[in-house]
Amino acid sequence: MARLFDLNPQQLEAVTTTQGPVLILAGAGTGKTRVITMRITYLLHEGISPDAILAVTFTNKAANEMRERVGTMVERPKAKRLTICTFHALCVRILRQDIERLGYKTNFAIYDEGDQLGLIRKIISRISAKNEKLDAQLARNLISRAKNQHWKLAESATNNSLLAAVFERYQEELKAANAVDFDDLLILTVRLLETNPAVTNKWQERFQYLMIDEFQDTNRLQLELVRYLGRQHRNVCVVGDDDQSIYGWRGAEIANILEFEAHFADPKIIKLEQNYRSSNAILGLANSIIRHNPRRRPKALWSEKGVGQNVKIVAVPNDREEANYVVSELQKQQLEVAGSWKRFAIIFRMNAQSRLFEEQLRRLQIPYRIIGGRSFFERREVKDLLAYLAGLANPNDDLNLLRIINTPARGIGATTIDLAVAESNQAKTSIFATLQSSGFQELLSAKTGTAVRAFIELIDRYETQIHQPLVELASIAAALLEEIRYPEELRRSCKTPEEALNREENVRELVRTLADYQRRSTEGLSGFLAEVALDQEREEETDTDKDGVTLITFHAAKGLEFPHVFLIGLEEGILPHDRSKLEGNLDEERRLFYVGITRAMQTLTITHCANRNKYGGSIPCHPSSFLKDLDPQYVEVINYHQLANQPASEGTARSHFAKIRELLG
DNA sequence: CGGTCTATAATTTTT
DNA sequence: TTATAGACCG
Repeated sequence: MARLFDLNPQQLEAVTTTQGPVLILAGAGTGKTRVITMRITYLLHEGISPDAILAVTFTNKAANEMRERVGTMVERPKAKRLTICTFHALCVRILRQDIERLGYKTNFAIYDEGDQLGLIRKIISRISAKNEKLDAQLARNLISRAKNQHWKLAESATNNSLLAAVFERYQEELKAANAVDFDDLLILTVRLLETNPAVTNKWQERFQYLMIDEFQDTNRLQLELVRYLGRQHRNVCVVGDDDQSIYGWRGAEIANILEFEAHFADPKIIKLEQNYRSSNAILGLANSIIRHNPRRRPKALWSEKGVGQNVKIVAVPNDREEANYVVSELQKQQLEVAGSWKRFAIIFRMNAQSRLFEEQLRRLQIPYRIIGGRSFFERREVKDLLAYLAGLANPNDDLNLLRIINTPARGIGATTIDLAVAESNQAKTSIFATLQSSGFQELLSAKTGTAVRAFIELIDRYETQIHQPLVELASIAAALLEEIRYPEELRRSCKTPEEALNREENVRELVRTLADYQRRSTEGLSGFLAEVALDQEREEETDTDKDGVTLITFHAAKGLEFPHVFLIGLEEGILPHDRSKLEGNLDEERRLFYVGITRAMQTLTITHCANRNKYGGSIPCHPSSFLKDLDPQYVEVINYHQLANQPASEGTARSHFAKIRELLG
């Protein structure tokens, strides 16, 4: 453990306090990840078995990172036996063993948001009367919230009977399809532990040392899960920062970290306040803003670095000028330090704000990357193939069956499908079972009947194949795609040949992913589908080595750092957002601002507009009320008009320099 | 079924 | 302004 003396006293205490509950309040940039990984290493060094250690994160990215970093400090065989995963992956593991006690089969499918939405849409269209309307998206959100808060069906029924009916039906259909959604993973795991002491005991004995990252983001169920797992040994170490709790709207309970003592009595509380990221001007500013939140665990970040440059606050006339100013300022700074574009980030409250900045960056030919685009797995072609695979894994999964039944078109039209759905509802069987029944087939025309039988034969044949021992799933998938002439379908349905080619490549990519999966796992198709559902890697994150200015929301920026940061649109109504003010979440908005500020290492620039184009017209804007809370000692207010009146050519001249520089190599 | 038109709404999005 | 969802028609 040679590296222990690299740690500051608080970090050291956090690493070496292994027994009993521990709450590590890790401020932004205080070396949190390092502490967690060192702590795991230290536990192993103390002779704790790696099998007994569980580290839980929120994202797969965080889990992978942690695994990697521990891997550099611990011998491989030991490292491999550690459990480092997300809450949801942990739940899958627990449920795969014992979910039968709750009446599900162990090969349950996991529905992602798209699947949920599809199912809910289907249910709404089926059971709502003509005069009733219910937005599927809204229904999904309400159902999810209800599930997370342990609401009983009856309670939600008091408000909206259609919603309650949809909710009830939704749960029934999930169960019938042997499927669970993300919320169910947690709910069912907690229920399993609640009702089966033997199971609880098994896992309590297995994981004697728990570590939970980003504890401020845990919801009610996640806390309950931790309580069950940690009850026996009480070696529960949670790490987080209440000041960075920005997911309350999504069910995160900041109370979990604020009232940790209520769940695990007499914890050791350790505050990490020494920051290794930012200048003291930036930290001073951050401290001055977050101080205004009433409910928090008091702490103040400090650094051994110097004060650094003051933070610039710039008022600009309108949003176009804002983009103009920020991008030319950014270009200027880049030129001065001759660093890479990666060092810069533009952070905004709403994705819509990024557009003008994109345009401006493109105009000046500055590379950029936007974080938070569409997931690879949300693409139509990828969903199609996944639906086929899920349909083969379980033909009784109606949702996936409906997706593939006439894709590509094979003569089973809407009328036939409606009939099958109606029949299956009556007979209370799956759609696939309905299709197979001779009673149903008799209702069809000769032509349709043939099409239906061909479809059944196709599914049956491939279903048999994937269940053979030692099969190569990827080659079966490839054969299936070939047989249904999927590439032709893509070419037919795409506007341009390039698009078709691109989509085809996506499909191939998925097949390769499947092959990779089978090379490293024995879990088979349902394991693959679960992994895909739980790890919907966003595409832009795969090419991280590409240079470019980062355009990112305040939310997505949490956990990241950049030498030079621009926080844009700091206006009343944007940050804090009007909707949040309406809902009384001002504190969370302030934390969001705090998160943004603490991303910056060296320089920070904050802008706000006097006018902004919104919904067509130009409307006046006021500076965010947060700005007046900033400690003026660290602030430099820039007069934009003075800047603008300076030889307007400065920016232009700089870019000419840039060109010349480029020419010189 | 698929393309075009029109009405409507307008945060944030780890799994 | 703009994106998107549902309606509507060929």
